[in-house]
Amino acid sequence: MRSDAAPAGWQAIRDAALERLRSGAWAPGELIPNEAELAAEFGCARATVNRALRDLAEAGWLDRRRRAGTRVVPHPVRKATLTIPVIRHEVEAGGARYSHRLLSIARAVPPAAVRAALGLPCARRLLHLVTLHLADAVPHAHEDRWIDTDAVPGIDGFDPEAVSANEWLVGRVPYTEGRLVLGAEVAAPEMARHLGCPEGAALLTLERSTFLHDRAITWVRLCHAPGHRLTTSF
Amino acid sequence: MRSDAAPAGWQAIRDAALERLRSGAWAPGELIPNEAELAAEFGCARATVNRALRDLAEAGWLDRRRRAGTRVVPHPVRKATLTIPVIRHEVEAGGARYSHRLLSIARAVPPAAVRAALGLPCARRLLHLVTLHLADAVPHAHEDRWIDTDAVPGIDGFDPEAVSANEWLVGRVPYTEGRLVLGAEVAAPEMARHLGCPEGAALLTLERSTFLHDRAITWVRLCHAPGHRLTTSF
DNA sequence: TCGGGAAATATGTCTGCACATAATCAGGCT
DNA sequence: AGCCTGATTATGTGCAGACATATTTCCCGA
Repeated sequence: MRSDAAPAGWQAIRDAALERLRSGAWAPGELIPNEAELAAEFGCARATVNRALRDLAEAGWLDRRRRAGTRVVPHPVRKATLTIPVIRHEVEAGGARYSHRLLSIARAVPPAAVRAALGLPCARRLLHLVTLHLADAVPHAHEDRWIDTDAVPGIDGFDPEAVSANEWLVGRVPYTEGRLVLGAEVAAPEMARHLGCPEGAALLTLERSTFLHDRAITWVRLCHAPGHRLTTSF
Repeated sequence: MRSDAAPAGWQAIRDAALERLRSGAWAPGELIPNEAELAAEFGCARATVNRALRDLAEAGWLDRRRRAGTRVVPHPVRKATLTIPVIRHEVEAGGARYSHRLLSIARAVPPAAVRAALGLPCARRLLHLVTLHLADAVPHAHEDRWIDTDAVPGIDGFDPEAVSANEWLVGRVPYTEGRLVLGAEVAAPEMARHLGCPEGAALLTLERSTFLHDRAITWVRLCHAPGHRLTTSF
């Protein structure tokens, strides 16, 4: 009961090529026939072959270079796409009711680690928010966020009690670049109290920095409650 | 010192559209002009607009449907792509010398959790490998892997002492689907001994199941040494 | 022998056109 | 009102041809 009975068009060509890649007919590191030859073989226009091969290149199977031709990447490093969630959606998708609690709000100079992540040369004062996200009143994640309010027009209309910074910023504040760092940390006493978990539990952490044209916007660190898992398919 | 001075062609149109999205000229949830109109506005062929908008749709900005037109997605859920590393490359990219040590090899019936992840209905015996990956002789990650040897032709020629299962399987064994689960766990005594870290340290774990047409191939769980971080850009 | 520059070549992209496909809309029937 | 059906319309895809661009290759001169 597969959804694709028999893809036609460029997808059919992509699938045929994929089959050769998987079977080893086109071996890793080797050059594959050029677009014109494949177009002749499959009886279609070169543009159609181009579309198919471009898709495989995006998926990480092929390396294409002008003049040099298309070769199979030696070690097919596959890519998984991780969707960056709005926490409220993540919680609600799990069937729970979302809420959040503002733990603290202040203006301060961020620690060196945060300044480094944001590429801030000087010690400016940023808005610092600490929020706890809850799923059915059970702690879900702890959010530690620094915002450069100068980079966020309309910040005055933001009420952190009413809507979480996570949600307010997403969709409202444009950004061009971001970095995501995943790690693990041990629950310190205070964190354990907030998350309602034993001290020393292992927490999945997610740090995100976002920029608009090299201009730092915000840095956020999410500490998820123990047992939380991030899942993707590829 | 940006690499792109002024992208021309379909990328210019994509950038122009992106600017409208970011500025809010095309508001979330709204319908944007159709391809023909945009082509007229930008003075190019419809196919060129199509290419640009398709790119934005892939990036998660737009939702395009036949007849219904193209609308801005309400909550721009952005995607980060995580490249799945071959551990040796990961280590060598860090400037360290890679090596690995086979801790155990056996045939056994996997625990229920593994069977569930692989969707194995019955209790078959699989090949079980436990490997320690080292960077400059310092423990880097602990790998616990189960392989369905029936699904891997040529497994007889595999010498787990010479080359790690991680590397041998990648590039040699085709697969169509995979699942990736990220989590965190506390270092148990034995794990701490292997990784040379204190008991109770927080470890970033990565579980991967791979399939070929719904046929389970392998399940692997990597436990990274404390402090390890996974980084991506988006 | 060692550059340096010209020619060759594979992919990248654009255009204009055509038809396919899906979703919506409007009209007509019960 | 409710439902079915056919027209409409925006996107999806295909084709042929053309030119752009990046690299490699090769040949020639110093």
